Amino acid sequence: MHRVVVLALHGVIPFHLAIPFQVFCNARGADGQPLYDVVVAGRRRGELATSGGFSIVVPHGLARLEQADTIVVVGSEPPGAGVDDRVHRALRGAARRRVRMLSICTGAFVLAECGLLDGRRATTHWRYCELLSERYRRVAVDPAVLFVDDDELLTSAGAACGIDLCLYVVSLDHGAQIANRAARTTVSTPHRSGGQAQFIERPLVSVEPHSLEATRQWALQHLGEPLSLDDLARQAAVSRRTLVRRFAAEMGTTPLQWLNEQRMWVARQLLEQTDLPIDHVAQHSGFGSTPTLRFHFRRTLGTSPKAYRDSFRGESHGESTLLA
DNA sequence: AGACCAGACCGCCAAA
DNA sequence: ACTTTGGCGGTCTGGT
Repeated sequence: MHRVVVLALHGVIPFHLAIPFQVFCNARGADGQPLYDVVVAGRRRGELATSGGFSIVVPHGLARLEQADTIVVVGSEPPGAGVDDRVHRALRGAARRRVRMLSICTGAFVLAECGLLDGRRATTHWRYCELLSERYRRVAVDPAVLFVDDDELLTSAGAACGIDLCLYVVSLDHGAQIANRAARTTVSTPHRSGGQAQFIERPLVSVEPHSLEATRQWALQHLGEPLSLDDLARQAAVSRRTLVRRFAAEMGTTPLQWLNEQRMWVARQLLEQTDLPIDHVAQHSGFGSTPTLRFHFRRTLGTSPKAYRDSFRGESHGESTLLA
């Protein structure tokens, strides 16, 4: 089983600590078996102060990181608290073994402090982006996204984005369907991808009369057909310009980005669950052609549709293929 | 793999 | 006076 070790340091934020457990423990195979073994480790075993003014008892020390397939560094207050030489060595050792590492919120400061983000793209909570980039000049901080996937180093913004990132990782390992199911169990949305803006000006669940919800539903039902801005604008009974603006305000994306994201979900599920030829998948998902489908797979998942399908066939659930 | 071109995106301004 | 919308056009993107 894939071993996830959650690293909690002094001042750990309890909410963030719960996230990887909630998501990875709810990721179950078709037979209901857990797919991840999740444990928490600290700088040493025993009592650990949280940012909430109470302490927890951590069952493992840093040695546990040596057995990890994935390490999740959760946020602490203040950012980067609790990093010392031992943490440094443990994380750098894991990095040398190319262990996959995730950070949630200010967890990015821990990775940066260990030099693991040098020359890489990364993100953190919007409030701390400036500080992260000032303190670690060699890190390319992107303040505008929910999470960043830079090979085996994945960093996420505020807490909710940590959920998105963990779900994304589940989808890399085990496909869209299992990630969707885990999302449903945790009662969160599986449809937020990394590229979205951290700021969404309107509330996430909008009940305002000029919400585009109906238009999005309509688009989802016609996803297999070519959909232009004009089509969507007509459906929403507004101009193209207004449609684009509303999309930005409500969703933090543009119409085309959103469409492509939805199409990716359809395509992934079709590849996972059916034997439809690739060009049929391209048609059904609305990408229209195989080259376009391939282009989007390459860009968002770094794989090809065929490799993606292959990695979900047979016994070996293929991180190897996906993350190579 | 690269170039080309339609269409998407977005800043700006005027109108409602 | 202030907010929201739509149109124009320059630039960028992504599909072929």
